[in-house]
Amino acid sequence: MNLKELAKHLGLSQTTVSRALNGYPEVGEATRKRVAEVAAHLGYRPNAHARRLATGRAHAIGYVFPTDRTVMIDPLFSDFVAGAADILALHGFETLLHAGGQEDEMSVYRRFAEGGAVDGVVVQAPHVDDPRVALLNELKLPYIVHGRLDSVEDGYAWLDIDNLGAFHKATKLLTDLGHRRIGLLNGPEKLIYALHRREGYEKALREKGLPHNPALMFSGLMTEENGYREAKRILQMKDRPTALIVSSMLLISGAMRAAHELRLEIGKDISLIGHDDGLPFLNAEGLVPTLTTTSSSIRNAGSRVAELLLELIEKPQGELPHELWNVDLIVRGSTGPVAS
Amino acid sequence: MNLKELAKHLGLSQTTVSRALNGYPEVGEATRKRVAEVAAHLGYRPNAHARRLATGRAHAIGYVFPTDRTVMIDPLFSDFVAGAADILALHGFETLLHAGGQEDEMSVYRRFAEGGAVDGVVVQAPHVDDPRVALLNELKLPYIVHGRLDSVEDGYAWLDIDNLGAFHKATKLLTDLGHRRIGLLNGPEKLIYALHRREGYEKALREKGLPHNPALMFSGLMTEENGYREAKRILQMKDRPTALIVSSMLLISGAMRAAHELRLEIGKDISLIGHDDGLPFLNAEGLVPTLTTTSSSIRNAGSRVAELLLELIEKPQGELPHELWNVDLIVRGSTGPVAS
DNA sequence: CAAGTTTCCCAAACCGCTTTGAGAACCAAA
DNA sequence: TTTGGTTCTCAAAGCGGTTTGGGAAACTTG
Repeated sequence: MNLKELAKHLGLSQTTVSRALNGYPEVGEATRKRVAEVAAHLGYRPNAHARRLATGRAHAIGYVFPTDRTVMIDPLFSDFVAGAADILALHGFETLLHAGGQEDEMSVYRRFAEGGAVDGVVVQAPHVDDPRVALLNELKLPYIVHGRLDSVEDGYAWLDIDNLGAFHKATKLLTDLGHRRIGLLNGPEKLIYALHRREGYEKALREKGLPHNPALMFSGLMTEENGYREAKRILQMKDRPTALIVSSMLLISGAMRAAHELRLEIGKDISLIGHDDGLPFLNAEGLVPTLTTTSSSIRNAGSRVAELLLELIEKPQGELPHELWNVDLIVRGSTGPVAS
Repeated sequence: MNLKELAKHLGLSQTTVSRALNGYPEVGEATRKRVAEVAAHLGYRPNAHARRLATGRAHAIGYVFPTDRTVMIDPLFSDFVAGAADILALHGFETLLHAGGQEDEMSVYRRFAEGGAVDGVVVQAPHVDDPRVALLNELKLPYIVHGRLDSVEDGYAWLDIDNLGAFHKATKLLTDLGHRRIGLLNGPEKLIYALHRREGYEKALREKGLPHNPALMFSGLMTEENGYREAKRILQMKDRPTALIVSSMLLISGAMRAAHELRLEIGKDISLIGHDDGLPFLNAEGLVPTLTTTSSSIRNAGSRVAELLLELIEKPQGELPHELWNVDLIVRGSTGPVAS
């Protein structure tokens, strides 16, 4: 059932039917109603590609995952995209996912832009010297960055959480509690957000005149196993830290396991703060003891990023949005004064 | 830069250029080469929608997530789709994701089929009385089910792992080790795979004449917290089980936490077997003790499902593929004879 | 009632590609 | 030279929508 047939059925022209269906004012209310009814009755669905070709709008936005896949390994991805897909569906947009394959990542963006496959893209997990933004500017493809670039904050749209502030707050809480040796289990520090977290951590240490000790730090994939191994390594040191700040719930899950194994009581022998992205399958409040966290829902971020991108597509001349989300520090049971 | 302009640049007709680019035999080698060079030099990219409209092929396959979202909450999703997206990209297909929105799930399939948005879809996590398959048959949209339907195995393409066999094997290992009270932490049993797992478990119990005790079972979302809570509940019973079979690594992570808290030594006081989907962030070998698992990579399943679907799209008249994957039982340190 | 507005509708052009059906140019065989 | 077969190329017709530029009918005005 295509438009032509539908028009014939109705005894109207294609134009009128198309306009009736798309809410143009040139068609009478009675006609519009009749068209809508017959269309629904006959199960007419406009062909997506024909419409896109005619309007030049893809009604889709794209997510390209780097070929090294480290982003996609992370379960955060799932929640972030879920949040976005929801909003996009609400606005009649499709979500296009591109991952892997033999095609070079940059050329995927090229194809997306020049082939009109999508109206915009979301750039996730920007890293140091990220080439994507320059390319997208050149391609004039609307985009928004989830996170921020190295040191630039202007000239592109972004939404980020205040990672620096969050980790500063968390570290400060610990130093205020008297901790002087504080470890950091971080994500891969080629990613900007991980860098920001370390900066926040180091800033708080500096403010108290505490030494910067690389042996107390880890940077790498945020898996349970890494959390376990590194926490164990760090907690077995001669002058072991009395507190640990950890970049994800999975890392922390491993870290808690290590602490248990070393018979360190969490919140007493060792204080723990984790960053909680609000993943639905791993709940900071469900742990024992409940976990002190810096927390910010990555799903909400996904939704908001999608919304902003849609606005950007709607009016390309508008202001480039910048949103920096505050991150709450929620004090629960895993932090306490340093044992004397 | 579109085809017409490119053709003008070359002094050829659109037809010839199109054929040259798409490898049709009617065009000479020298011409083809020249066309390819100029196209590359001018950065020509065919318009995706125009091509789709002309060929009638979307070069995309779709994933629709149920509005209740339970599937998407699960981080398995991420790995499954990642595996698929990779293969799809390799074959020049896009991956379309639809989740949430106000549009009814069934109507999304309708739109996909009748609007030609995708060439096929993957049906995930089929549940009891799943209406999707009937709809897709009616729509004549190629599809493949990851999993199986209630009791039907014919008339549709599917790839499934042998959940029943796996959990039977696992339970049998435990009964052979002398365990007589064995608990089960399962996923939501409206999902067929969870049903199959329970059947495997119950079958092994029956074979040993062991009683079926609903108090030793849990069925629900596979979160860490549920694993913890339910394991704790079950392990605090008067006649507590000496072994637990668990449907996911997240559940097991919670269950291990509960065991630690109750001061039960895993592999000795309590045996544990988990199903391992091979998620990259939670490794059964990285745990202490290492975990006995039934294991099957969900990422590989995602890839293979995509491959099969592509074949199905290629030749719609072909046999409907059925693949039942064997699941290995890998015995590691978390299982042992029942304490006497 | 004539002129001017609205309201409603249409034929045809267009979006950018693929594909059909055919024609021109060239060569070898008869 | 004619015939037949390759090889290379093209104009034009789709694919299924949207949009332009009018035009006819109905309804207000003066």
